[in-house]
Amino acid sequence: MPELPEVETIVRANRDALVGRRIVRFVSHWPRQVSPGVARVQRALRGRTITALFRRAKFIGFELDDGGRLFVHLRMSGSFGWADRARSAARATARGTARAGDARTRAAGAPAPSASGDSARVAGERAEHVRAFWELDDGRRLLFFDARKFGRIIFTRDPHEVTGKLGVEPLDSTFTPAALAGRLRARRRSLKPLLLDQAVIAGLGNIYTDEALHRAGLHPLLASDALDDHAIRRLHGAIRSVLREGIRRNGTTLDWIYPSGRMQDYLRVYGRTGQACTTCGGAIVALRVAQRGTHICPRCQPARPGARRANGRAAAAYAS
DNA sequence: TGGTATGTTCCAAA
DNA sequence: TTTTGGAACATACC
Repeated sequence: MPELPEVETIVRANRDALVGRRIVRFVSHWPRQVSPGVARVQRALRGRTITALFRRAKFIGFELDDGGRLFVHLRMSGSFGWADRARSAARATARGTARAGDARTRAAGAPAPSASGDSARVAGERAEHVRAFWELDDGRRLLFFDARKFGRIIFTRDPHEVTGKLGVEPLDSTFTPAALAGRLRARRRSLKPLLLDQAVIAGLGNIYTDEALHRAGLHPLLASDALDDHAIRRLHGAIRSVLREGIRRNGTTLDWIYPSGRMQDYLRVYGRTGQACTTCGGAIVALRVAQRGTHICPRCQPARPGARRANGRAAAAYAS
């Protein structure tokens, strides 16, 4: 589920439990997602104390006391949970967000169990989807769930290797309308794939891109170098406001994986095909853009920029 | 059964 | 050279 707001939520929810703790051991059940290899990562992490937990784009970063860095990317289905190793039927909570009674699983302390009939869910996660865990000096285990195995666990002594090619943080003070204009006009690409490009703006994903474009009244297929200053200012404001709202609501919860926040109740286009646009009342339409499901209001997001509503609410005149 | 999925990367083609 | 399309990764749900 993870885009910038979800990753930020996870970092905030787990920071207190991780910073200051020493890593006793690291175990992986899916070596392919660990680089530069499980054995080397195990050696690098053993005995190290976590001095900070941070987010860069969609990466979760662990700063270690010897200067090393561990990055975790959740990709499509990754999430964190907790288990106490001492318990055979440990209580585990997703992302460290307490959800009493939500789930108990013995597998939390014994990852990747065979199908023992224990299908208990850990706040939406299943015990057999624990792909790795970090055991800490307080006896607790940070669990890495990842049903689809797309996630990545990367240790490096040079963070630039991982984050060096990432674009601007959209909530950073350096992300100004002028900065956005420079990035949009330096290329001639459709708006949506450009916004999804992590080397341009780091942290937007499919949901928040659709939402930002709708809030800005811009069609996802508009050419990036065709926006006037006014449109760019709208887009800049829309990106920041939708990301901030996502963080404020603790992220978006969708489908069978990753219980999170309540942002899904406030999405205006994503996943709302056929439903009424909250702005104009017209029907939300699904498109395919850059191989991604895309949701727009055709009335609020005209394909030709010049046809856009003159003010923020003119289109409402067409409703009902 | 087939289509779709919150992400990224690589390669081919335009 | 830049941009786009398609496939791949691997699994689960509807």
